[in-house]
Amino acid sequence: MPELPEVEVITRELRSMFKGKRIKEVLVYAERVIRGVSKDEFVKELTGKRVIEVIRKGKAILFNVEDLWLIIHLKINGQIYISESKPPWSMIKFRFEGEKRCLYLCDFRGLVEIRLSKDPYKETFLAKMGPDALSEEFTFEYFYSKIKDSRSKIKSLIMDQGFIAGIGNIYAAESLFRAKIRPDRIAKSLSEEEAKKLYVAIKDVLQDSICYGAAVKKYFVDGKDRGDFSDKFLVYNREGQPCRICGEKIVKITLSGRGTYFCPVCQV
DNA sequence: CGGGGCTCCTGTGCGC
DNA sequence: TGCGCACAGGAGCCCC
Repeated sequence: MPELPEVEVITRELRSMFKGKRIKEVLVYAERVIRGVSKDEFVKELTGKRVIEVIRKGKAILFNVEDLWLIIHLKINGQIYISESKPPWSMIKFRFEGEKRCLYLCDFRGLVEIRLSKDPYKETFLAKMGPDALSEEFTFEYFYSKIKDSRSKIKSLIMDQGFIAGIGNIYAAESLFRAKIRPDRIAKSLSEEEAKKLYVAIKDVLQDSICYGAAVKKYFVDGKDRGDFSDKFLVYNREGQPCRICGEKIVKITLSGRGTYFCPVCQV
Protein backbone atom coordinates (compact mmCIF):
# COMPACT_ATOMS: atom_id res chain seq x y z
CA MET A 1 0.00 0.00 0.00
CA PRO A 2 2.20 2.86 1.03
CA GLU A 3 4.65 3.56 -1.76
CA LEU A 4 5.87 7.00 -2.78
CA PRO A 5 2.53 8.46 -3.93
CA GLU A 6 0.62 7.25 -0.87
CA VAL A 7 3.30 8.51 1.49
CA GLU A 8 3.40 11.85 -0.37
CA VAL A 9 -0.36 12.36 -0.02
CA ILE A 10 -0.20 11.47 3.67
CA THR A 11 2.82 13.72 4.25
CA ARG A 12 1.14 16.74 2.63
CA GLU A 13 -1.87 16.22 4.87
CA LEU A 14 0.28 15.91 7.99
CA ARG A 15 2.21 19.05 7.04
CA SER A 16 -0.93 21.11 6.55
CA MET A 17 -2.35 19.92 9.85
CA PHE A 18 0.60 19.84 12.20
CA LYS A 19 3.37 22.12 10.91
CA GLY A 20 4.08 24.72 13.57
CA LYS A 21 2.14 22.86 16.26
CA ARG A 22 3.60 21.74 19.55
CA ILE A 23 3.39 18.09 20.63
CA LYS A 24 1.41 18.03 23.88
CA GLU A 25 1.28 14.31 24.52
CA VAL A 26 2.81 11.07 23.25
CA LEU A 27 1.21 7.77 24.20
CA VAL A 28 2.87 4.46 23.31
CA TYR A 29 0.62 1.40 23.09
CA ALA A 30 3.10 -0.93 21.39
CA GLU A 31 6.68 -0.47 22.43
CA ARG A 32 8.16 -2.75 19.78
CA VAL A 33 7.57 -0.32 16.89
CA ILE A 34 10.03 2.14 18.46
CA ARG A 35 13.57 1.53 17.26
CA GLY A 36 16.82 2.68 18.80
CA VAL A 37 15.54 4.29 21.99
CA SER A 38 13.49 3.21 24.99
CA LYS A 39 9.82 4.07 25.22
CA ASP A 40 10.43 6.49 28.09
CA GLU A 41 13.22 8.26 26.26
CA PHE A 42 11.07 8.45 23.12
CA VAL A 43 8.20 10.12 24.98
CA LYS A 44 10.50 12.46 26.91
CA GLU A 45 12.40 13.58 23.80
CA LEU A 46 9.24 14.51 21.86
CA THR A 47 6.84 15.91 24.41
CA GLY A 48 6.65 19.71 24.31
CA LYS A 49 8.59 20.09 21.08
CA ARG A 50 7.31 22.02 18.08
CA VAL A 51 6.94 20.56 14.59
CA ILE A 52 9.12 22.68 12.31
CA GLU A 53 8.49 20.76 9.08
CA VAL A 54 7.07 17.51 7.73
CA ILE A 55 8.79 16.04 4.67
CA ARG A 56 9.05 12.77 2.77
CA LYS A 57 11.97 10.90 1.31
CA GLY A 58 11.20 7.69 -0.56
CA LYS A 59 8.63 5.88 1.56
CA ALA A 60 9.71 7.54 4.82
CA ILE A 61 7.88 10.36 6.62
CA LEU A 62 10.13 12.78 8.51
CA PHE A 63 8.95 15.19 11.19
CA ASN A 64 11.51 17.84 12.09
CA VAL A 65 10.82 18.61 15.74
CA GLU A 66 13.26 21.34 16.75
CA ASP A 67 16.70 19.69 17.19
CA LEU A 68 15.36 16.23 16.39
CA TRP A 69 13.87 14.18 13.57
CA LEU A 70 11.04 11.70 14.01
CA ILE A 71 11.10 9.13 11.22
CA ILE A 72 8.12 6.91 10.35
CA HIS A 73 8.20 3.96 7.94
CA LEU A 74 4.76 2.45 7.27
CA LYS A 75 6.12 -0.80 5.75
CA ILE A 76 3.37 -3.02 4.29
CA ASN A 77 0.25 -2.16 6.23
CA GLY A 78 1.06 0.87 8.35
CA GLN A 79 -1.68 3.47 8.45
CA ILE A 80 -1.98 6.97 9.82
CA TYR A 81 -5.31 8.06 11.17
CA ILE A 82 -6.30 11.55 12.22
CA SER A 83 -9.07 10.95 14.68
CA GLU A 84 -10.65 12.05 17.96
CA SER A 85 -10.98 8.43 19.07
CA LYS A 86 -8.50 5.58 19.14
CA PRO A 87 -8.69 3.38 16.03
CA PRO A 88 -8.04 -0.38 16.08
CA TRP A 89 -4.40 -1.53 16.10
CA SER A 90 -3.09 1.79 17.38
CA MET A 91 0.61 1.63 18.16
CA ILE A 92 1.30 5.27 19.08
CA LYS A 93 -0.78 8.40 19.64
CA PHE A 94 0.38 12.00 19.28
CA ARG A 95 -1.70 14.90 20.57
CA PHE A 96 -0.91 18.43 19.37
CA GLU A 97 -1.67 21.83 20.82
CA GLY A 98 -4.95 23.36 19.71
CA GLU A 99 -6.03 20.24 17.83
CA LYS A 100 -8.82 17.93 18.94
CA ARG A 101 -7.95 15.20 16.51
CA CYS A 102 -4.86 13.17 17.30
CA LEU A 103 -2.40 11.43 15.03
CA TYR A 104 -2.56 7.66 15.44
CA LEU A 105 0.04 5.34 13.95
CA CYS A 106 -1.68 1.99 13.37
CA ASP A 107 -0.70 -1.40 12.00
CA PHE A 108 -2.48 -4.70 12.54
CA ARG A 109 0.75 -6.50 11.72
CA GLY A 110 2.87 -4.31 13.92
CA LEU A 111 5.64 -4.00 11.34
CA VAL A 112 5.72 -0.19 11.23
CA GLU A 113 8.92 1.44 12.42
CA ILE A 114 9.39 4.74 14.18
CA ARG A 115 12.70 6.19 15.29
CA LEU A 116 14.44 9.36 16.41
CA SER A 117 17.64 10.86 15.08
CA LYS A 118 19.58 14.11 15.30
CA ASP A 119 20.98 13.46 11.85
CA PRO A 120 18.81 10.97 9.93
CA TYR A 121 20.74 11.18 6.68
CA LYS A 122 23.82 9.91 8.50
CA GLU A 123 22.45 7.75 11.28
CA THR A 124 19.45 5.86 9.89
CA PHE A 125 18.39 3.81 6.86
CA LEU A 126 18.10 7.16 5.04
CA ALA A 127 21.89 7.14 4.76
CA LYS A 128 21.74 4.22 2.32
CA MET A 129 18.78 5.55 0.39
CA GLY A 130 19.18 6.60 -3.23
CA PRO A 131 17.64 9.76 -4.69
CA ASP A 132 13.89 10.12 -4.37
CA ALA A 133 12.18 9.14 -7.63
CA LEU A 134 10.50 12.55 -7.94
CA SER A 135 13.53 14.62 -6.93
CA GLU A 136 15.87 16.65 -9.11
CA GLU A 137 18.79 14.37 -8.20
CA PHE A 138 17.09 11.46 -9.89
CA THR A 139 18.32 12.28 -13.39
CA PHE A 140 18.25 10.13 -16.48
CA GLU A 141 22.06 10.11 -16.52
CA TYR A 142 22.12 8.61 -13.02
CA PHE A 143 19.39 6.11 -13.92
CA TYR A 144 21.02 4.89 -17.12
CA SER A 145 24.54 4.73 -15.70
CA LYS A 146 23.35 2.05 -13.27
CA ILE A 147 21.03 0.22 -15.68
CA LYS A 148 23.61 -0.25 -18.40
CA ASP A 149 25.92 -2.17 -16.05
CA SER A 150 23.46 -4.11 -13.89
CA ARG A 151 22.81 -7.84 -14.21
CA SER A 152 19.70 -7.60 -12.00
CA LYS A 153 16.24 -8.02 -13.34
CA ILE A 154 14.90 -4.58 -14.15
CA LYS A 155 11.94 -4.79 -11.77
CA SER A 156 14.14 -5.77 -8.81
CA LEU A 157 16.52 -2.96 -9.68
CA ILE A 158 13.95 -0.17 -9.74
CA MET A 159 12.55 -1.43 -6.43
CA ASP A 160 16.00 -1.23 -4.82
CA GLN A 161 15.66 1.70 -2.39
CA GLY A 162 19.43 2.21 -2.42
CA PHE A 163 19.19 2.95 -6.14
CA ILE A 164 15.90 4.88 -6.31
CA ALA A 165 13.75 5.69 -3.29
CA GLY A 166 10.00 5.29 -3.39
CA ILE A 167 9.08 2.56 -5.88
CA GLY A 168 7.40 -0.58 -4.50
CA ASN A 169 5.81 -3.60 -6.08
CA ILE A 170 2.78 -1.78 -7.49
CA TYR A 171 4.44 1.17 -9.18
CA ALA A 172 7.27 -1.02 -10.46
CA ALA A 173 4.67 -3.10 -12.32
CA GLU A 174 2.75 -0.06 -13.54
CA SER A 175 5.79 1.85 -14.80
CA LEU A 176 7.17 -1.19 -16.64
CA PHE A 177 3.81 -1.62 -18.34
CA ARG A 178 3.76 2.01 -19.42
CA ALA A 179 7.29 1.64 -20.78
CA LYS A 180 6.34 -1.65 -22.53
CA ILE A 181 9.21 -3.53 -20.87
CA ARG A 182 8.93 -7.01 -19.35
CA PRO A 183 9.74 -7.05 -15.61
CA ASP A 184 12.10 -10.03 -15.96
CA ARG A 185 14.43 -8.35 -18.45
CA ILE A 186 18.05 -8.09 -17.31
CA ALA A 187 18.68 -4.39 -16.72
CA LYS A 188 21.73 -4.13 -18.97
CA SER A 189 19.78 -5.57 -21.91
CA LEU A 190 17.69 -2.39 -22.09
CA SER A 191 18.53 0.00 -24.90
CA GLU A 192 19.09 3.64 -23.99
CA GLU A 193 15.77 4.41 -25.62
CA GLU A 194 13.98 1.80 -23.49
CA ALA A 195 15.66 3.14 -20.36
CA LYS A 196 14.47 6.62 -21.27
CA LYS A 197 10.91 5.37 -21.70
CA LEU A 198 11.08 3.68 -18.32
CA TYR A 199 12.54 6.78 -16.66
CA VAL A 200 9.69 8.90 -17.99
CA ALA A 201 7.11 6.22 -17.11
CA ILE A 202 8.31 6.07 -13.49
CA LYS A 203 8.03 9.84 -13.02
CA ASP A 204 4.66 9.94 -14.82
CA VAL A 205 2.96 7.10 -12.99
CA LEU A 206 4.04 8.38 -9.57
CA GLN A 207 2.92 11.91 -10.41
CA ASP A 208 -0.38 10.74 -11.88
CA SER A 209 -1.12 8.72 -8.77
CA ILE A 210 -0.40 11.67 -6.48
CA CYS A 211 -2.65 13.92 -8.59
CA TYR A 212 -5.38 11.35 -8.20
CA GLY A 213 -4.91 11.17 -4.43
CA ALA A 214 -2.92 7.91 -4.63
CA ALA A 215 -4.36 4.65 -3.31
CA VAL A 216 -4.91 5.74 0.27
CA LYS A 217 -8.63 6.38 0.52
CA LYS A 218 -9.54 3.45 2.66
CA TYR A 219 -6.49 3.70 4.88
CA PHE A 220 -6.30 7.35 5.83
CA VAL A 221 -9.44 8.36 7.61
CA ASP A 222 -9.98 12.06 8.10
CA GLY A 223 -13.41 12.45 6.56
CA LYS A 224 -12.13 13.68 3.22
CA ASP A 225 -12.64 11.92 -0.07
CA ARG A 226 -9.50 11.68 -2.13
CA GLY A 227 -10.23 9.22 -4.94
CA ASP A 228 -8.54 5.92 -5.33
CA PHE A 229 -5.78 5.37 -7.85
CA SER A 230 -6.10 1.59 -7.47
CA ASP A 231 -9.00 1.84 -9.93
CA LYS A 232 -6.43 3.08 -12.42
CA PHE A 233 -3.95 0.20 -12.18
CA LEU A 234 -3.29 -1.22 -15.63
CA VAL A 235 -1.62 -4.48 -14.63
CA TYR A 236 -1.21 -4.71 -10.86
CA ASN A 237 -3.52 -7.32 -9.32
CA ARG A 238 -5.20 -7.91 -12.70
CA GLU A 239 -4.12 -11.51 -13.40
CA GLY A 240 -6.29 -13.11 -16.09
CA GLN A 241 -8.09 -9.85 -16.89
CA PRO A 242 -7.78 -8.27 -20.34
CA CYS A 243 -4.93 -5.85 -21.01
CA ARG A 244 -6.47 -2.41 -21.35
CA ILE A 245 -4.41 -1.79 -24.48
CA CYS A 246 -4.45 -5.07 -26.47
CA GLY A 247 -6.98 -7.29 -24.68
CA GLU A 248 -4.52 -10.10 -23.95
CA LYS A 249 -4.81 -11.70 -20.49
CA ILE A 250 -2.53 -10.17 -17.85
CA VAL A 251 0.00 -12.71 -16.56
CA LYS A 252 1.27 -13.15 -13.00
CA ILE A 253 4.72 -14.52 -12.26
CA THR A 254 6.93 -14.54 -9.17
CA LEU A 255 10.07 -12.42 -9.31
CA SER A 256 12.42 -12.23 -6.32
CA GLY A 257 9.57 -13.63 -4.26
CA ARG A 258 7.12 -10.92 -5.25
CA GLY A 259 3.94 -11.18 -7.28
CA THR A 260 4.66 -9.59 -10.66
CA TYR A 261 2.03 -8.65 -13.25
CA PHE A 262 2.54 -7.82 -16.91
CA CYS A 263 1.04 -8.04 -20.38
CA PRO A 264 2.90 -10.70 -22.43
CA VAL A 265 2.00 -8.93 -25.69
CA CYS A 266 2.52 -5.23 -24.93
CA GLN A 267 5.66 -5.72 -22.84
CA VAL A 268 8.77 -6.96 -24.63
C1' DC B 1 27.20 -8.87 -7.11
C1' DG B 2 22.72 -11.25 -7.47
C1' DG B 3 19.25 -13.67 -5.57
C1' DG B 4 16.85 -16.99 -2.49
C1' DG B 5 15.08 -17.79 1.95
C1' DC B 6 13.93 -16.34 6.47
C1' DT B 7 12.34 -12.88 9.75
C1' DC B 8 9.27 -9.35 12.02
C1' DC B 9 3.24 -10.01 12.30
C1' DT B 10 -1.87 -11.13 11.45
C1' DG B 11 -5.91 -10.71 8.25
C1' DT B 12 -7.93 -12.07 3.89
C1' DG B 13 -9.17 -14.92 0.24
C1' DC B 14 -8.93 -18.86 -2.41
C1' DG B 15 -9.13 -23.82 -3.27
C1' DC B 16 -10.49 -28.19 -1.63
C1' DT C 1 -20.23 -24.31 4.53
C1' DG C 2 -15.91 -24.58 6.76
C1' DC C 3 -11.15 -25.16 7.11
C1' DG C 4 -6.29 -24.65 6.17
C1' DC C 5 -2.91 -22.70 3.69
C1' DA C 6 -0.65 -19.41 0.70
C1' DC C 7 -0.10 -14.75 0.20
C1' DA C 8 0.11 -9.74 1.33
C1' DG C 9 1.96 -3.34 -1.17
C1' DG C 10 8.59 -3.62 2.98
C1' DA C 11 13.04 -4.42 4.02
C1' DG C 12 17.02 -6.17 6.83
C1' DC C 13 19.75 -10.12 7.43
C1' DC C 14 22.37 -14.33 6.37
C1' DC C 15 23.94 -17.47 3.12
C1' DC C 16 25.28 -19.52 -1.31
